[in-house]
Amino acid sequence: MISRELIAASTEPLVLSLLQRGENYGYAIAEKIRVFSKGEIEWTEGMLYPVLHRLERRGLLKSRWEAVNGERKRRYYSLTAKGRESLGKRRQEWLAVHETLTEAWGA
Amino acid sequence: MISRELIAASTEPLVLSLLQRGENYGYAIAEKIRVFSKGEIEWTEGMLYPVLHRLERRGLLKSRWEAVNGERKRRYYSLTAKGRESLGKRRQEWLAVHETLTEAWGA
DNA sequence: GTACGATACCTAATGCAGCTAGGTATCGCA
DNA sequence: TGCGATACCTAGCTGCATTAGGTATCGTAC
Repeated sequence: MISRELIAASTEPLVLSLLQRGENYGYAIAEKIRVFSKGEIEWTEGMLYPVLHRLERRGLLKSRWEAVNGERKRRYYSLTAKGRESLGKRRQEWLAVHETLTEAWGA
Repeated sequence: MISRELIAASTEPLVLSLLQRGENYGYAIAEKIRVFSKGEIEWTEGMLYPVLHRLERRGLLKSRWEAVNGERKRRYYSLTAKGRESLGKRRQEWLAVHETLTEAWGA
């Protein structure tokens, strides 16, 4: 089980990273995270959808609805320029903290 | 500037890591973090003290007051067995998420 | 001798994010 | 017809950082 705070810190970078590889929809994003993390990270839907809405409201993502005949409509998200920029910043931040922690764990 | 969520995720592991090296008091802990992070992580006192109180309430830390003559009284914190155990778990969690992120950033 | 900055501790109010626990809807299979 | 998987959504709760204060001691500069 990953702590609530660590989930909070990694959610946005993970969503942005996945979408950098191409557009995708909520349910599939959650699935991919499960695979990437080898089951360590379990996102509930009640947490994922608000995150996607928030990121879109902030202009980091944009979305479009797609209805394949006979299937449940899906909302596909993709990165905006602002989203790509944000991803870079988040990555830098993470690495800075990671180095600090590594040093603190130390010898 | 490190994001609020990343601060939240790293605070407890950092405090626990520093105290594993020996007991220390709040003000000095904040200073050490500044050094370890090369100035990237800036903890306000309004955030540090509640964290220490919370960790003590949860039994991860214990504290004692020390008054050197003529100096402001200091509250020294140290790890409990539970605190050491928690540090190990937090470290594992962090590394799992770090690996996931690294993979997501990918090639 | 007093004003100020550094040291050292503390707390209340606010805002934001995940978590819990619900709900709707479509499809395929038993 | 009922159930599990897929796919989306939201309201209320809780926990944590942030903001913005406060108290107290000491040394130094004016």
